[in-house]
Amino acid sequence: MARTQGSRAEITGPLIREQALRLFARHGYAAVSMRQIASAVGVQAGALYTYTPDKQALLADLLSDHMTRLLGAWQDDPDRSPLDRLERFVRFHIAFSLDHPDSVFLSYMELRNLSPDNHAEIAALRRRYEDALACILRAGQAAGVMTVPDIRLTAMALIAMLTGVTNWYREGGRLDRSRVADIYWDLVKRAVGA
Amino acid sequence: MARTQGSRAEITGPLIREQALRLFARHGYAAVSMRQIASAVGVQAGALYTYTPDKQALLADLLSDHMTRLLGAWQDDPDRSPLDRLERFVRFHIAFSLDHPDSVFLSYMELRNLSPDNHAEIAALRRRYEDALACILRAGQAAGVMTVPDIRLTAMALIAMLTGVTNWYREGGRLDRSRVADIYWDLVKRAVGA
DNA sequence: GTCTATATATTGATAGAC
DNA sequence: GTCTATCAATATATAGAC
Repeated sequence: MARTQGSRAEITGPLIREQALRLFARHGYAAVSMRQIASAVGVQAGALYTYTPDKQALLADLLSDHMTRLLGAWQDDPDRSPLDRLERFVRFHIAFSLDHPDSVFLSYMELRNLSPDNHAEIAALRRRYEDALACILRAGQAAGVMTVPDIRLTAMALIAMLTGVTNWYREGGRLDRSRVADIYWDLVKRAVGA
Repeated sequence: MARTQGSRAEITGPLIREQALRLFARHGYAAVSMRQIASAVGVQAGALYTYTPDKQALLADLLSDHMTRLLGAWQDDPDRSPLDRLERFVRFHIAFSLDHPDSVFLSYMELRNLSPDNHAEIAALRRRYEDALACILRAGQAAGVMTVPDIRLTAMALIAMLTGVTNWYREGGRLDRSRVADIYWDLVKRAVGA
């Protein structure tokens, strides 16, 4: 198929998603216009509709992709000790959150702007991620190396605590990533009575 | 002064703030129009501008009031033991958050939509609240009843964890408020090595 | 695939009657 | 204090040229 003049499909698609993510995270979904996204990409507004049926689908795709990548990146190993698994979860969650701060922010900021169907899909993925942590806590409790009064609440509490790192962490600040992870792991370890 | 026909200033003002808070929290600041707010209040859009110079000032007032009320409601007592003070902080923060879920949600969701001046004001109030907790942790550390590797990080981590309760708590659910507070206090107590 | 041009709706905010 | 009417700007989305 002949190349159309000015066509750059290979890079425009990803670029739209990248810029939309950045702008949505910074200003909020409703506050960002399709023209702003197009301008950041370097095309006209009409060109966006070659890649997405509408604005809402663009948001839904970004959130869905984030949760899918998050779940795909987490590799648990039930053969390790519960404490080992928990430490790996803590360090993984912090690293992933700091690597994708815009996605993390968007993923629990803009759920309300999703249609019911899209919302249900994202909520289910989120729940699966909580389950991954709950599973470790349950194993630790069973093995007698953790004391967790309520598995479900503790899983949500710990995830909220760890995700909060994106609110204040700045590259080149007082603490580097590995030191931050050490401190969070220290807090988590004791919180679960280990 | 004579009463103007249809005038209900005593209730319209508070009602505007109440409905704006509810709508902003539910759909996001940018997604809510002045007409929607007016409609929820039961007046026409033009009438709102008797009470606020513009939409941005309405948001800034809501956030500023929330932080001021939060700081005003928290009563520390340096004469008590650090552990007592920490327990009171935990229970206070959970109760206040569950009493004002919309304000809590808005307060760390819509900071980005504030003008620089308004943003600086709210951020300073927020910092004062973190200081209130940091102060307790420092006292506990000094008294040897807590082990806190990093006071500032721990204060932010604990507040993030506690605030997260608004994301999942539902009245009439599996756990009641006092049981929820008990569990969070258990987590916090151990996290700080007490 | 991208552009220009445009249809259609909605926005924040203001003016003036009552 | 509230209403109606309205302005000017901006929104999403589409049609058709290239």
